[in-house]
Amino acid sequence: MADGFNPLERARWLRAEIERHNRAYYELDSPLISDAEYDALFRELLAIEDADPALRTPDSPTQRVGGAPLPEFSPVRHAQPMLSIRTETDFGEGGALAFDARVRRELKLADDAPPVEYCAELKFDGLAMNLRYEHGVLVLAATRGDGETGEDVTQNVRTIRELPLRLKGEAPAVLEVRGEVYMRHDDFARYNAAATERGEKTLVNPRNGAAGSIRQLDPRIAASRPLSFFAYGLGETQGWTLPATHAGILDALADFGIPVCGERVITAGADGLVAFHRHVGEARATLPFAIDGVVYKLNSLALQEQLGFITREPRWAVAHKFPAEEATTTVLAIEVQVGRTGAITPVARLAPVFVGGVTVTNATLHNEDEVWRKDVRVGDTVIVRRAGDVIPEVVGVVVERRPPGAEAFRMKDTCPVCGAHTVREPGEAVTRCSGGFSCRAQRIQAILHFAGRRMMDIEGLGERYVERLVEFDYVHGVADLYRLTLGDLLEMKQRADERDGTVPETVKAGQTPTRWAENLLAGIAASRRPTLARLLFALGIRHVGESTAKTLADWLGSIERVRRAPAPLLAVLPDIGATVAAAIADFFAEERNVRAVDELLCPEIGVAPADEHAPRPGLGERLGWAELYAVLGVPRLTPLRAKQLAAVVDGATLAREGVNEPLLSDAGLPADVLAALADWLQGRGHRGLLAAVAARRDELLAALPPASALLPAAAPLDGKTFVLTGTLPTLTRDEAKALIEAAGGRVSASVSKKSDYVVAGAEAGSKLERARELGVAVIDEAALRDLLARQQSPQLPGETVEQAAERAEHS
DNA sequence: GCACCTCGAGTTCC
DNA sequence: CTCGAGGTGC
Repeated sequence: MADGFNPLERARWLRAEIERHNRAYYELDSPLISDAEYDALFRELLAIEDADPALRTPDSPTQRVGGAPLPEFSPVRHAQPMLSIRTETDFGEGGALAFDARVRRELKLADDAPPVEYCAELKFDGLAMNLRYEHGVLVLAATRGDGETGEDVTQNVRTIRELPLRLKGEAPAVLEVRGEVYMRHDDFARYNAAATERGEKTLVNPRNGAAGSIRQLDPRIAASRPLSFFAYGLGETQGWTLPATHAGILDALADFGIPVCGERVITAGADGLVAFHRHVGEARATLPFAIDGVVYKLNSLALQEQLGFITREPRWAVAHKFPAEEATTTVLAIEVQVGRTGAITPVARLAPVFVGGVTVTNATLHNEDEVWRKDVRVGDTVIVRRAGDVIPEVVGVVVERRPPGAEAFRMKDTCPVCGAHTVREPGEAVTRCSGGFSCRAQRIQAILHFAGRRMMDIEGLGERYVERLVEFDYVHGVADLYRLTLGDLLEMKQRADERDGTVPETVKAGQTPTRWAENLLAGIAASRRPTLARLLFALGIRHVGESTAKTLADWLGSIERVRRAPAPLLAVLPDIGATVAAAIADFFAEERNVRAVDELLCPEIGVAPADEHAPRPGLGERLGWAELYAVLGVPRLTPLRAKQLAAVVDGATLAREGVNEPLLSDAGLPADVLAALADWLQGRGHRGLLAAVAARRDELLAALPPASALLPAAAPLDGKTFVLTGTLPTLTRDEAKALIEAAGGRVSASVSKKSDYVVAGAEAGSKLERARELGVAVIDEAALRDLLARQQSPQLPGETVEQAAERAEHS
């Protein structure tokens, strides 16, 4: 080039310059150049990159304003799950004191040990985000989602100007930054003023503004919204030596150019936490952004590791919120709603009131006792807040302002929808409609539940359509959904429009709108292959939610086995006790339910779980002495007592020795139970016990088709010793242990030469190092699952050994 | 037998 | 998010 102009060099210089000005603008709050000059630099860079797209880099500031709108966000699995944080329930000083006390107890500190060091920060009210930098370049931004899987919103997050697209300084190979996207009060006000001027919709509050902007499919809209970001932690890192403390991490992030809130302290003991909470509470109104509390974290990472996690919440951190904003309004009416289980819930209709950032018009009153406790009456002036800043809640009544003659609420003794009488079981808080499936409200709710996102996930089937389908009798049970035709839907729509007296625009124009109906039919058709767990959850069996449905699917593997399993066998599964087991067995004993399930599964309708498999090995073994004792039918021998009995004596010994005091004294069983047991044994002869147990066991197992599939093909991990360390992505330590043991393996606490595998998860510590020293194989959760899955391939009914092996390959 | 934790169910608003 | 209820460990 004759004039020595090198576009590559120039582009590089422009990028650095633009980022420098960005930082000056946001971090130092002191722009070095005018907006016009900034724009000129920006446009020059755009021009160079447009002329030669090869010069465009992912970290270029021009990439902040992304290209075309996305059709939808793609799911992203987090390298490390995004955990939630426990919230202290006491809004006052007690919250800080309780946390400190818990930490000291867990760390086993003596009362006179020095105070523990904490890092205390603000809890920003925004949208949690995971930013992934690889070799210093922002490559992925994902929402939290369910903690395991979020959505890829990189395009929108790139538009946040104060976020570096490239890190300053020496960046590690991988650095995931956890933080909050939020909107400042002044930016929010300025944006709304401008939006009003343009005649556009305004944002309701900064929080929804931030969340809504990030969820825009068109990144140009997100770019127009003034968003900010604060980091508060880490996700996965590679090639980086972690600082020793949480405060150190925040400092390091700030050095990389990531925005970190300066309002944070390192402090010692409960006193420091209380002081910070009070200080921030006083300063809250003057902060330029919204917070809903403060967060305390144990500062030392080593101590954090020592405390670990309870399920998905760290034991070493806690959120301490401020009391929610309250407002007063009046109760216009108290109405009742009927849920899918028939539960009748009173709801207060309120005069609209703006509280906690939104206008509230309804608030649940939960149940009869709750209304009675708070003594809420129609016409009352009540204090309302958004519990946890989300769900509206009636805090209390201003009794002085009660209008004369206001009457106390009384639950009606008939269902408001179907007129059936209502019942309240003794000891239960809820009142239920006894109408069951003949109550329209319950049918509608049951179908809505079936279609829900975590169940069959039928797109396009919302409350409106379900109500109409049921009302006009096109759908009676869930199976009818799959029989709907285009004609049915159009006819229904026409009848609904006629009744409501509405005439859609398209009909006026002489057209027949079919698009929505086609979409709905496509949604229904697409739901025919749910996972077994989703199908079980969708059926709406009492006490069977998402988690229990997963347990059933996991252990029994097929809908046939679930529906044929006797209650005592179900009760053997983890977290399923007598009540839940009975609810499941009762459901499948009910004629109507049997028919409904048969219908769904029949070839004509063709719903079929996509992931049926053999039962988990170890199911038979779970039927131990405790379970078998419990189902013998000995009077007064409850499951709990059966367990106590099993702890001191197995069936063979009991049959041989009979009920003798020295043998059973350790069980701690009441005399009447022992007497009943002795009586029972008397009746059958002691030998009868073994026979009865064996028969019962066979009977339970034989109920499941086919019996052979229940027995593990081989214990795949027989004799292998495992050590668990760190937090696994999906399994808790106990689950991993159970899986390994069910497959014949052993789990030990420390690594030695005899260990076969160390299963390492996130934040693995010294055990991992020791494994490396000793040359013990280190595997992750996925590899563990492979080990468990690969070698076990029991056959499904009608399947050859080869087919089973092939299936195992694919799963 | 009690304390603790988890799960299920119902609900709000955008 | 809250409440109640079921399950389990101490």
